[in-house]
Amino acid sequence: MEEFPEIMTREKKEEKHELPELENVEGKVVMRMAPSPSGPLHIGHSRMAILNDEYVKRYGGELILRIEDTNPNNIDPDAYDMIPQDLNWLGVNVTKKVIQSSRMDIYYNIARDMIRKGILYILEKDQAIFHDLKLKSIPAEERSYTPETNEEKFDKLLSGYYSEGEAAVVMKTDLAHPNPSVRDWIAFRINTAPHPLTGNKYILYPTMNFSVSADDHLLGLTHIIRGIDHLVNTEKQKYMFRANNWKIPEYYHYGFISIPDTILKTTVIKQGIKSGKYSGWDDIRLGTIMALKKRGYRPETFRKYWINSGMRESNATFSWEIFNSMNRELIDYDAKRFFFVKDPREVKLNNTNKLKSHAAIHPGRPELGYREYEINPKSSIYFPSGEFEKLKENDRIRLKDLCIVLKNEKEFKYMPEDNDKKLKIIQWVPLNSNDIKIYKPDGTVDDGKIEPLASGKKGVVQLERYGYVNLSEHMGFYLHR
RNA sequence: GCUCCGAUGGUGUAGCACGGCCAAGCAUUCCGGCCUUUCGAGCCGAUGACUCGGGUUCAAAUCCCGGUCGGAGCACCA
Repeated sequence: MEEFPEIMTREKKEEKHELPELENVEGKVVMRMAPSPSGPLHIGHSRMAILNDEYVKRYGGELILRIEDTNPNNIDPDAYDMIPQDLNWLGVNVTKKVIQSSRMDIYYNIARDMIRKGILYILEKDQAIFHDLKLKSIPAEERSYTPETNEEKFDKLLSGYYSEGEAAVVMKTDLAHPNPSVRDWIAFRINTAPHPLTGNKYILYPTMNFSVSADDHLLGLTHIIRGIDHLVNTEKQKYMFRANNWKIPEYYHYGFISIPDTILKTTVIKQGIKSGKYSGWDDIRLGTIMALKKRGYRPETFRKYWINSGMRESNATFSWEIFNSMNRELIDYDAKRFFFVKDPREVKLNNTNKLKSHAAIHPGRPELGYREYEINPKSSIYFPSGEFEKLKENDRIRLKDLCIVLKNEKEFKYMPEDNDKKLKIIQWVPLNSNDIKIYKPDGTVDDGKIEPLASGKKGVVQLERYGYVNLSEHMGFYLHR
């Protein structure tokens, strides 16, 4: 190779995006996804699901789906089913499912043990007062009570002696910690709202920081990937690991991603469904996994996109452009081509001979054959009215795969074939085409006609010069250009 | 305000732990051209970035200090 150095410099390095290796992997990994069951998953959630899934697939091990339902006020019972369905569609391989509300006794036992060790204490103070003490780094008097006293009060807590807000279980951390919220955080609180799964059986619920730490340890998590919104929680949870002498997992936090022009907020969606604004969780105006699936996105696109995004801690903007491009690459091979005419206008053609159209079903795959229609002499076609209005008198255009025409007042004049390469090419459909409505993610609907050969077709097709559309019955859902 | 985190072209990322092979790679978009009877696919070309200021060093995107900007947290939510 010394003789041909210039050849070497031309070599292109093919770069594929891969996730970085995890630290301290000893054999297999145990990872988890921990959504709260407030609704189905949306595109933002798919990141944590896929990142975790990718690593478990790489190293082998377990991927736990842990549903965090320790706050009865924020639960949609349907989510218990919708979340696993969304994950399944995304190709995420959950090996174990855990529901926190069914583990209450486990949390109580750990709490009792920690009370005996003097790590937890029972607070009988108002939230505001406690908050104020923490701000000033002043210990509450209960902090120094004996384990016996605390255990007694813990039993009272369980038995319903206290009502909401009167008492709570507190985790001792470090009152000198620079971040007040890390100082002595609340581990259990009373909530008397009925739980969708357990009803009124429990009134003392662990807070997320307690149940998460307990479960991450008990389930043997080795590596945890989650958003930077949990950075402070990680710090809080490490106190619990250290206090119990548990092995601390490796933590990774990825940055926030803002997803433009997309409706994701569960509360907003729920309200919209209730008021009739949205047809359901899969309304294509939404950013839920269900809606994206309905539009025709492929699960592999999500995977590719999130692998490409990596795990940086810096915030970023989601790029529909790149996402769509990745999806296009996946669907194009199987997307048959058809003509769609939006806002059709019947335009007369003054041809004297019968015309035959000849359009490829897929220009890259001639073996699939052609779409052919016959246009009788002095007949008409449907043409997009928007395009028609843009034409000037005597403009020549090509009706795609049919013939050249010239605009003459309200009609098209048939023109003989020539080799003019610069002609504008516009699609059309024959008169026996079917009506179709195409729903778009921005909430608008395009009414039009789709060529006869597309009738009954389902799945993603490409409507030439219009975009990719997921067809179903007499409607279509717009995917992307 | 306090605590913590981050900053590479329009967008997304690679590189940064071990400074030199980075006058910065890849993808996407935009712009030009070729091909094509799609605004799809393919091909070619072009534009475009290390937040700023200091310091260390023969050498800094990479290390140190400071500023600016952005974000998160500051709940008996998750």
